[in-house]
Amino acid sequence: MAKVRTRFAPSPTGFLHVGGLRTALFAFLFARKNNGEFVLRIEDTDKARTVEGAAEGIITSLKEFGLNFDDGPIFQSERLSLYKKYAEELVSKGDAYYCFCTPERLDALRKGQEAAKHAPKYDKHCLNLAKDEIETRISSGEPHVIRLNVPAAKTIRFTDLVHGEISISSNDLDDQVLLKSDGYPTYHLAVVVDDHDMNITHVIRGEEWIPSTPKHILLYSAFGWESPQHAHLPLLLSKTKKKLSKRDGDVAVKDYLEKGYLPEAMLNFVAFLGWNPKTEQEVFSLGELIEVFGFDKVNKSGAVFDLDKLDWINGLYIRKLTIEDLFARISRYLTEAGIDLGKYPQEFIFKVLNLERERLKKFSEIGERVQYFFKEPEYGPALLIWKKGSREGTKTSLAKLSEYLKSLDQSEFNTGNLESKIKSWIAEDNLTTGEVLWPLRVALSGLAASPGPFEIMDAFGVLPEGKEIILKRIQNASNLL
RNA sequence: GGCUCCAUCGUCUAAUGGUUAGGACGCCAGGUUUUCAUCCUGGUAAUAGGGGUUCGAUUCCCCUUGGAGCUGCCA
Repeated sequence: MAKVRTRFAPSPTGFLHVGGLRTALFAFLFARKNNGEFVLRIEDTDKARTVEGAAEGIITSLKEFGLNFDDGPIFQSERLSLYKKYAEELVSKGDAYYCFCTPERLDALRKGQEAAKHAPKYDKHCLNLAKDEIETRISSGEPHVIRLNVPAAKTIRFTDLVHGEISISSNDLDDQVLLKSDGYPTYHLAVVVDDHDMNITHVIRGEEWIPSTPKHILLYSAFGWESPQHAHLPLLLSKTKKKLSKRDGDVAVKDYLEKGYLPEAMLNFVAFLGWNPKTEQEVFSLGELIEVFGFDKVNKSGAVFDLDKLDWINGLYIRKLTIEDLFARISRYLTEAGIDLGKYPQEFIFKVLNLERERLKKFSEIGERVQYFFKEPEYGPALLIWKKGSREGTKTSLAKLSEYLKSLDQSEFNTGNLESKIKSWIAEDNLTTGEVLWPLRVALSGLAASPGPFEIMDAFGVLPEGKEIILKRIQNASNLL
């Protein structure tokens, strides 16, 4: 049994797409699971669509996810002579032929067929050109391509690892261009030559390739090569159930990473699109995924890319991070929000992060959320009054509270027992927790929803001027009333 | 239009001939709480339709319907 080799073969036309990430992940998992190798190949055979720097971007993204390849990247544009050689070999065997038809002729042909409600297909116009005519036309520099000579009325079958038996009649196949007039191969030639040349045992790609797989099968047999196994993955769909594309908003993984989705969370999420472990476990590390992955657990039908679930799982991962790790990953978002981290003790930042992390779905939300720790909040007086409280009551309880807090030493604020102290003080003074705690919390955060007042005070407590800040904010609140 | 693939809650999915059709996200309600979030409890919600095969179909077969993909000298 040959060593398992899978590959991820994106074309460098843009950033790595979430669908590409899923495909790469599955190819990676299958290789690792079988102690095989994972290869990266860049399919840059379309000069017009190739984007400068895209290949590097894709490689960077793959590395950020820990999807390390064992071989490559191999660039198809550097292997042009190989494809030409093989295309010519096919011509000499009669499995392919030169074609000199102009784009105009092809266009007219296609239009005519469409008008007649026929499937557009090349009419083999150039199939039987005389050998010397071909030679003269080529040597005179006439543009030409090499086309696959699809045999008539043959049923082509292959067994897909996820879909099972698939068969198509060769009558429905077009005489596909193999080598373009610019000397570059088309996908169809390049993929077959390379997968063979690189000893790829399992071709793992999106379902959109099913219709062209029979052409590839034909090529393998024309070359006399053994075909690799195929696994066509279900498509990733937008909410409208269409194939996910750039039009559907964010599809570049880079954008998700930018917003503060964790690579681990994205991988975990994307793994469950079209695959599941058949257990109720939902959280998997990359290593665990390798353990349990298999094509027998891959679904046939497309999967909608559901942001709600991504948010949920990302939040889960954020809550599981150690505080040091969280800080390391999130600090740039804090800085971007204008917070000068150098001005604050690390302990303070850690406490702030610990308080807000459980409300976070993604890192990019942090700046907005923690502002009140770094500058005095602005809010209206109405917010200060608890739903069961009154303006006067709020004012007096704030005043009493202020007096009480003044009596405490700065060191009391982060001992962890401020809560029980204040609560017993509230009880002694015949106040209710709501009419004290609500305005206190609002005075500190300026928000209708925030962490509790004790937690906020606990964080401020590590600052030398913590007590001052707290009293100042209570005073500000009082002034509003 | 032709070809191919697909079809369980709104979404991701489990159940490969016998289950009250299970879980997760979302949503709703309750609990905890000064609020939000977290957390816990509960609820809502699905086998597209019709024929077969079978003692018995989500499951196997056929048809219909629906959806999607492909149909380029793009990948």
